[in-house]
Amino acid sequence: MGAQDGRRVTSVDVAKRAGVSQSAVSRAFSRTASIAPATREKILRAAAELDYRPNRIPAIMLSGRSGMVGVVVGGLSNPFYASALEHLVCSLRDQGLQVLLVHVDDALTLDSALEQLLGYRIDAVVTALAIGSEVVAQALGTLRIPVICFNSRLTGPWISTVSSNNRAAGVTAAHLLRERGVACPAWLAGPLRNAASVARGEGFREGLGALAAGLVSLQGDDTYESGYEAVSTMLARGVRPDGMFCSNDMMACGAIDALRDRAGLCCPRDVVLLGYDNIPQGAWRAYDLTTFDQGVERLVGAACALLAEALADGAEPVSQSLVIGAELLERGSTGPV
Amino acid sequence: MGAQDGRRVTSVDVAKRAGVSQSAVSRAFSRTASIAPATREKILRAAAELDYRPNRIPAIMLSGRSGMVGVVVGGLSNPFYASALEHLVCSLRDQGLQVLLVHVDDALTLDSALEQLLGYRIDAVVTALAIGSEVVAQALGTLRIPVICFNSRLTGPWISTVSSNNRAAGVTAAHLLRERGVACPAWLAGPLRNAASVARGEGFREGLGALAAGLVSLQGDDTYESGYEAVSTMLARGVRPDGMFCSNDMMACGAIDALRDRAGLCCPRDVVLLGYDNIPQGAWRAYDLTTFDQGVERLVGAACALLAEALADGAEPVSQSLVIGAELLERGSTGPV
DNA sequence: CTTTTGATTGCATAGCTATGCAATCCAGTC
DNA sequence: GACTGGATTGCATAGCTATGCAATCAAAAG
Repeated sequence: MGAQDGRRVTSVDVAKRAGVSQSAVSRAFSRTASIAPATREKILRAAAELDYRPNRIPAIMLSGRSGMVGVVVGGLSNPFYASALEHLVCSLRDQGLQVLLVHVDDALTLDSALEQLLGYRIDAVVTALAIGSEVVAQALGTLRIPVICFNSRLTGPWISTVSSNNRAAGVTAAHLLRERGVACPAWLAGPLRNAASVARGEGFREGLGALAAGLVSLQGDDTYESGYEAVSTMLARGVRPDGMFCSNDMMACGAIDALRDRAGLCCPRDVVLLGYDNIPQGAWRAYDLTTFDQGVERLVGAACALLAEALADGAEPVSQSLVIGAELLERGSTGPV
Repeated sequence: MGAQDGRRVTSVDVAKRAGVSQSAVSRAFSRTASIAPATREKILRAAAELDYRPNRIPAIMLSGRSGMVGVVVGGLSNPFYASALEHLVCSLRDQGLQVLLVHVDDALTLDSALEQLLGYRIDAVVTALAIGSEVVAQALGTLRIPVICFNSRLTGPWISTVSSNNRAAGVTAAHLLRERGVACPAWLAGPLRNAASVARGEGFREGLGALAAGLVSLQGDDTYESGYEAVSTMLARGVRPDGMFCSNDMMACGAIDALRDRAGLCCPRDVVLLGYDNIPQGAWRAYDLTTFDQGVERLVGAACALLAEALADGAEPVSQSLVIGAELLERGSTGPV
């Protein structure tokens, strides 16, 4: 076995043992290089005996490419983001890219975290942050590497975005409520800095048409608790909507629970309610939540395609925006299908 | 600004502009090195003008340490793991360690994924996999780097584990049910390969004492659906327990929904029920689930402490096992406190 | 047998920073 | 003014692999 002394096993060690040059070892582990099958086998055998593993670090120095992508997440407590991350990690691995993960609470953390990551010469950044300040855009722009954002309205020469068709979904939600005969609609918004939420609200208002005049607007922050709170407060003030669109599923679940707990209201009997994201919990029997499925696979697939394009040799700074249609997924909370 | 031609800005470029040597630039960015304040400032200014960022890659080659930790996850759809990951990423960053994330479906993926990661010279591996085969242990053992496992019974010269006090919690759960006067207890187990689940079951059985004779044993796979299914099947067979311990919260939620849907049974009125993990959804009003809080912060903190120790200079291969006590968190599903 | 061709292999080098060591410089001391 | 000591700086090098180029070799063609 290798590591007789403390030193790591290098390609030179393998070369010695196999009786070839160091370059031959390198070629034995390369898919493209030209090498005789017999030689390769001999080398691989020697490598196995020494427990040698090719070291990618020098290759990074030479090529300037690390094969690593910085992935910036916040709020993994939302199962939608957790799922998106899971898919993303798998897709990137299939492209031969590794994920350098960063968790971010605020813009400050982001700055220092990116600074750190850049030291590792990451090839790109993918972010699912629901953050969209100019400051962030600027920070991301100066990296001079491709940046892919989910559901963001950031723009810049290196920044591409993949978004759900938030506005159209909002319209669809409104139409569904009108079909169900809703007279007094409500809208439970996410935080203002969340561009996706804003777009959903705009679409919803637009789709409501005349009904928009009496729209009840509630403010949440994308968490279950905020949905529960907002609806509780509303009910306490005596407001009783009969239809409700929630900017995400977490808040929708909170809303359903508040409606039941605080006023004995049921979905869909008393309130026709729907959310957004299609988190697993929405399908749980206690909620049976109608929602919009963003199609995580398509979303992530699109992001990876953009990434591959942006990382192609000799590519210019790319800036694209893809919109992926979200699909209405009708369940019990909006009534029998 | 930098990057006049395609080349990246290097410390040599900064040195030229600041009129110093390359080593001075290196020292300006080092916390420990000796350098005159005026010189450092001059260099930092030049660096800022050129948009220079220190490159960690050569340092990795020299030191053999990358400052990256491979984190292996599976099943991020369980919010408990998502939360653990979030905490872990933050704690590691506070230690100056980066996270190279891998998602694993099966043992096969694990092997190839680890092979990949090793090329990046990761300093250690942290895994929250509920996988514990000998094969995996062997694979992890040959890496010759510290490995930290959560809730696993893997052992080996390089492997340390941090576990929740699963067995004791099982006993506590049993005692709680007996206090509540449960006559016919049930146990909803996770997959057999999940060592934590097995330990919880053993403790539960032990704590039940005489009651263990009539124990109803159900088999799930840690998902909501499996909990729902298992309980539905049980009810269909006419079995009606009045107390239930579920190996995790996801299954517990499924069990609660099945009890209500399929037999109109409520917790705690008809069934005294508790889970494990303290996922956010357990606190949702629809479930109000009594559970064991593993203390993610403490768990992750302990793991990071072990890691720091294992990565200390000149450390021998460490193999420790820490057990963190889980705390019973009583909510409505086991009756009024 | 000679020449040509293609395949395989080895040599030498680039890539960028951290650090030991030696050189230099400055201030303080006698 | 000479000397000591400490602080600062520069020089030179190690660290490991991928790859262009030249050399070599074997086989096929003439």
